[in-house]
Amino acid sequence: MVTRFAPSPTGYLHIGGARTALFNWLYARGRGGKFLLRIEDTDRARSTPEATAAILRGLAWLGLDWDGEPVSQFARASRHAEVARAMLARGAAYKCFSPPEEIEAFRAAARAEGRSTLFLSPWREADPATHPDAPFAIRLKAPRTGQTVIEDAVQGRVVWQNAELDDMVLLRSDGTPTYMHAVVVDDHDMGVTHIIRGDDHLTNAARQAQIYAAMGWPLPVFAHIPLIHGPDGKKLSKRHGAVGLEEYQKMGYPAAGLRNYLARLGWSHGDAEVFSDAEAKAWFDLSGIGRAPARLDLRKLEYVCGRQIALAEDGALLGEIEAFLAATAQPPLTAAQRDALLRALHLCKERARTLPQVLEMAQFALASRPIVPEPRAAAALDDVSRGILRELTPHLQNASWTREALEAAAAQVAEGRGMALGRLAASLRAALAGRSVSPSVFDMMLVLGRAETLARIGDAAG
RNA sequence: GGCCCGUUCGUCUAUCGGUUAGGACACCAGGUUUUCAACCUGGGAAGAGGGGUUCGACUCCCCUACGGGCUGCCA
Repeated sequence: MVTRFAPSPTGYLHIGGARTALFNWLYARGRGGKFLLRIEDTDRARSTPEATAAILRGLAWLGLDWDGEPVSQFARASRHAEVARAMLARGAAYKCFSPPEEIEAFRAAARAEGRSTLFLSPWREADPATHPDAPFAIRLKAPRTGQTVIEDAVQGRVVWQNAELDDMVLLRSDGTPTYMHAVVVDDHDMGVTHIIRGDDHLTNAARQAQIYAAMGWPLPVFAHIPLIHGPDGKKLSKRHGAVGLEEYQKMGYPAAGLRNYLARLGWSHGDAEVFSDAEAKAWFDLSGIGRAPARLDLRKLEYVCGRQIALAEDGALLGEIEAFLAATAQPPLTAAQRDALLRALHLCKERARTLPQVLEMAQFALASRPIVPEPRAAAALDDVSRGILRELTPHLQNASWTREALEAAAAQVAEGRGMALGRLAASLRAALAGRSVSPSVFDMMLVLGRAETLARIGDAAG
C-alpha cells in the first residue's frame, strides 16, 4: 500500500497539514507501505522554492521520513497533457471552444437569477467537423445520469447525483493541466492506494472518481479527515496564534510530543493517550478517525509533551534540545556542556513540559563557576545561611558520595541549628544552581561530584 | 442559492440498540514534598432541539438550528 502527502508550496507547513502528513505516515509505516511526497507546485505564481524547503524541513523535524524523492507536479505537466489527449482519443473527453468570459457571464447571470450555475458545454456532442480553428480546453465527458459514489473510509458512503456535476476542465486552453486532473494522474502513476487528506477535498473526490472511471483506473481508498479548528471552533488561522509547524518547534515543543498530540487529534485508540511511535504505528487505523473537526488545545499539547519528555531516552532528548537551540538561533552546546547535560538530563525530564523548561532545570549543569545567583536565590545566601554552608562543608568532605549520606549530613547540620532542612536546601540550591528552582539539591551534588560541589559551596559561603 | 459533511463534559475522545454514558487535558479540594514540577486520592462537568422506528435509543430514520466544505480554464 502507498500513501502520500501533497502540499502546495505557498508558505510554511501548516499544523493541520502536518497532521495530515502524520496520518499518512503512520498508516504507511504501520503496514510496511510507502509514504510518498508530492509538491503541488503547478501554481507558478504562488509556489516558491523557499516554501518547498520549509515544508521538507518541517516534515524532517517532525520525524516523518518519506520514500524516494519528492515529486514535482509541475514537472509532470506533459504527462498530464498526454493523459488528457488519451481521454480525448477514447471519447472520454471532448474539446470545448466556449470562451471563458462567456462561461463566466453565464454563471453570473444564472446566479443572479437564482438558477443553477451548472455549465453544460455546447461542444459536448459537437461533430468534430464543426470545430473552429480556435483555442480549446479539454473537458471530461462526465456521465449525465446516475450517481457517483465514494465509499469514504472516514465519512462513509457519500453519494452525488451526476446531473449535479458538470464536465470539468482537464486541460486548459493554454495546454496546462488543472489541479483536479493532475492529482488523479499523479496519484495513479505514483501507485497511491490510500488518499488521506483534509475533508475540504471531499467534494473533489467525486469529480476525481469520474476521471479514474473514465481512464479505467482502479479507485484508491479515500479517507477525508476533518480539519483542525482553533479554540473558538472556527477554521484554524493566524489570528488563533501559531499555525506554522516551525512556530511550535520554536516554542520548544518536542517533535515526539507533537506527533503524539497530533495523532490523538481526531483519532483515538480506546483510552490510549500517551504512546510511543511504535504503538502509534501499530494502532493507527482509518476506522479510528473521527468525523467532527477537532480544536487545538495547547494545554493538552503541553501535557503530552511533558509526558513524552519524561519518557524520552537521554540521547534522543539531547538531540531534540540541540535542534531546538539551532531553530531558535541560540548558541550550540559545547562538548563539555553536552556531557554535563547528558549526565543531568535524568533529573530534568520528570519536571519539564517543554524543552526550554528542561534547559531551565539543567541550568546548574550547564553553568560554570562562579555561579552568580539570581535575585530570588541570593536571598537564601544571607550571612547566617553562609555560616551554615561553612559548617556543612567538612561534613560533605567526609561523607560518602551517596544520596543517603549527603541528605543525612545536611539533616544533621540543620538539626543542630534547629532549622528546617528546607531552609538549608534553599541555600544549597542557590549555591549550586544560582536559582530558586532546580532539581533536588542532593541529586545535583551527585551529578556535579564532590569537587565541583564543594567549590560552588565555597564560592557562595565566602 | 445548490450539493456535500459534521454536532457526547470547557477541550480531545470511548460507546458501534440495553452502561450509574468510560478515559484524558483543564479546573476545584485534599495528600505527598528541600524549591518548581511530577505524583497519589477525591470532586464537579456531556449526548444541539424536535419528531419518529423500537420492548428499549447517544447509537437507526426525518425535520430544524448551528458550524464547515465544495460550487473556477485556483490549488
